[in-house]
Amino acid sequence: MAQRASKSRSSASATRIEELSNRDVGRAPRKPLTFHPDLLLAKVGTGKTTHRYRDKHAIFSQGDRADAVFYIETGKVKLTVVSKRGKEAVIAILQHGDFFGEGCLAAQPLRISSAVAMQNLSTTRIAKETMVELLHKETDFAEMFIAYLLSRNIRIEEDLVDQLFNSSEKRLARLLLLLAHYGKESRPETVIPNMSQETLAEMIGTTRSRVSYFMNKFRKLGFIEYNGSLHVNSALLTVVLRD
Amino acid sequence: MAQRASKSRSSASATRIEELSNRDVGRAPRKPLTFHPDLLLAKVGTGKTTHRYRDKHAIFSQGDRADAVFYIETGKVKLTVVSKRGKEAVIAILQHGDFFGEGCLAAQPLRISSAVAMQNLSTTRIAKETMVELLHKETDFAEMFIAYLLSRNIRIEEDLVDQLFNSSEKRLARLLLLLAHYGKESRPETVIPNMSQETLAEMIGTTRSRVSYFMNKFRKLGFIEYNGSLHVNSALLTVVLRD
DNA sequence: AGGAGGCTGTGCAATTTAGAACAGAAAACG
DNA sequence: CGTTTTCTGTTCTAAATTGCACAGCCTCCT
Repeated sequence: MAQRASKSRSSASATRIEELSNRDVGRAPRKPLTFHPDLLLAKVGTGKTTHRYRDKHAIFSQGDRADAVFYIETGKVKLTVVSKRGKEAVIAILQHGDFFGEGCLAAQPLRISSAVAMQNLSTTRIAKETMVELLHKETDFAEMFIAYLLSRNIRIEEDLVDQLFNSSEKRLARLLLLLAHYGKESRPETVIPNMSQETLAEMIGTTRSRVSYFMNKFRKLGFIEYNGSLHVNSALLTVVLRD
Repeated sequence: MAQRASKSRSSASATRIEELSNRDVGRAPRKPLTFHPDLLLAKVGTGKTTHRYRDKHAIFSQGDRADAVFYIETGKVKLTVVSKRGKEAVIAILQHGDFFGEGCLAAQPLRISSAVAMQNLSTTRIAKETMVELLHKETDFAEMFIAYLLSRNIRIEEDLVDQLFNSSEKRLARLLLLLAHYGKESRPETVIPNMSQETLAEMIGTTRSRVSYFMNKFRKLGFIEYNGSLHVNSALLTVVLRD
């Protein structure tokens, strides 16, 4: 938690490495990378295909052979892992501008997680070989991808720290706030898309009954409202911030 | 856990993207990247300096201005985060071939974690600007860095899943096994360097007394031996694997 | 209308965990 | 060598968490 607030992944489409570049050095300032990944992908010729999936449809499953990377155009993707005992955990929820399945680039022969469409989803599928070529030949693309990997890294690290430090109540509060700011119109109060208590539980590593309990607690305190759709009040922050 | 065994980061020095490259496609096979990061770094002229630190010395601290990336030549580094309530968590223990402080490339103005030398440590410090230049101009370097980021990603993700799924007993068992295979002479039984129960506790997000309790339990069961140095028996795997 | 199935609100017993405390062992240090 | 300091073994209580169970609502479907 602690530094949760700091750097919220900005999973935006426009990515830039080096925001503070030409500040303190007497070096030719490089132009910041403000391009859109979409534009770069557009340049790719073969080895790139568009795929659409309906809500709840699987893009790939844990254990599948891994030979492609995906890029999200529209919609959302849920990455999950199943434990030996059948428990399920949600590793990430991704959206426009995010990649997934990139583990195969690191010589992972099989998928370690499952990817499921959360809304009607449109992806660009890039064959592994194509992706490697791309990264090799297109400097801009490689830089953008590095920026993406760094942001993912930071986010996963934050999630890990959250797990290490915080109680399930705080983790739930943090999660709701993150989900709320998701669309990043970043108003204090926002609506959260369809997301069952079960899924929420799997994201913070606890049980559904626990989530239900805290959701009601938050509701009674006026931090959230729901009866179908879910509104998150920024006052929920107090839960995260309190010692 | 579940897939813990699968892909243990191979934090080796020689990194290669694309292990299975020229397998199933009628495309000119690219030569696999088997080079050593050290060699690439050697080519860098200015903006690169060598720094040595003694055991327990800080390389940087949470909150410091972040303007450089580090590469580990020899020794180990412990990355930690402190919570509001003063609790400490260990995010990672890194060694030769690993980078750290790379968050600054993603426009993180401040360090989100502290880095402390664990043994006598030798690092190559690369100014942020230099690193950005490097990534831009040296394709090989960029590829190597991508491979590194991917492997880190995978490892952090595994750690997160471990936290989400497993009890502290299993997490400790997994941690010990990972640490044991660290030196990667990967014999079933290995010695673990100096690591207090306190540190172990901070790595798996529990209390020292809990660690002490399980360490003794494991010892009684013959899974580990210690009296200064710590030997891990591969039989400890049964703890991780059992339902 | 009449299920079937998914989601939610609740309660409760069994476990796990946190946290603090204290003594002994070992290591560091002057 | 004596003395801090650090690390470890152990115990105990309060608190958090799991796992389960069941009832009430929905929505979807036939």
